[in-house]
Amino acid sequence: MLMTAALTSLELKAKLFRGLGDPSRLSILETLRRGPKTVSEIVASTGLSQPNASNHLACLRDCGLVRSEPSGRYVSYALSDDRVAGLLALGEEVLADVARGIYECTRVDRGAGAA
Amino acid sequence: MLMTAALTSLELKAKLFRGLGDPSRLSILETLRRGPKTVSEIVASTGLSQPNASNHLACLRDCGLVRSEPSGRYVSYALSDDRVAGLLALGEEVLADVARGIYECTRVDRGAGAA
DNA sequence: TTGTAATATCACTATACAATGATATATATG
DNA sequence: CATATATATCATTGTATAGTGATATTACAA
Repeated sequence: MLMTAALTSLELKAKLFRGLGDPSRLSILETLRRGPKTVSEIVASTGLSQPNASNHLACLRDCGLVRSEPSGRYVSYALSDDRVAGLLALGEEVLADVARGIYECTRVDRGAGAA
Repeated sequence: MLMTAALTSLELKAKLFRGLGDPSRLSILETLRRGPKTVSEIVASTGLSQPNASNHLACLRDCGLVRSEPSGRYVSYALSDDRVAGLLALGEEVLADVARGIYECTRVDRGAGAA
């Protein structure tokens, strides 16, 4: 994806799912599912380093999956929409049936061009 | 992700969404949403190269998002579950509201550690 | 069997991107 | 103002992985 030009609809959708496709970001989103949290609360709850959490939060916010609200020297983050939680829930449902397949999926680690 | 050990639940879920997080794979899934297709039909419909499509299909199949059925020298692929289409549809809904945010999200291209 | 079409795998390259440590910015408090 | 705390950005590195072209495999046909 060169991304210097406009994004196609497919690229947009891929980017949305990619926002959900990282364990650290999922960890943040799962935490936020229980309610809004400040960055430091998120750091404590996820175990991510502060810069790493901040970067992932910036990505999630820029992508519209969470929104942020400054309050004093804290910044509170929350899921931007109930349907984000819906995506997580539906993903869990699908996962319940295909978990074994994904578990055994080693291709993802060797790259799409690999064996 | 080192992946030599067992995958955590978060890693599993991330892998599921990552399967949905690539334009080429989404293109394949959208095509399959209109019904089962052989590899060559998928190649024709998506414009992907044959090896590239085959690799993505193998990944999607191993991850449980599609299933394959050989018939002669053709192999027919189909969505493995209605909820996979559900994820795509829900993603579209969310996208409808956050599209502008994702469109402007340049962070994803510069890496989580970048500005 | 020889050839041809359909699909899968291989070897390689280039790039996207997650993580880290150091540092900058901003808001408070004494 | 000076200091501390909360958050964001910078610069860098390592790795995952998407894409390609060549080749292997499998099934069918003549």
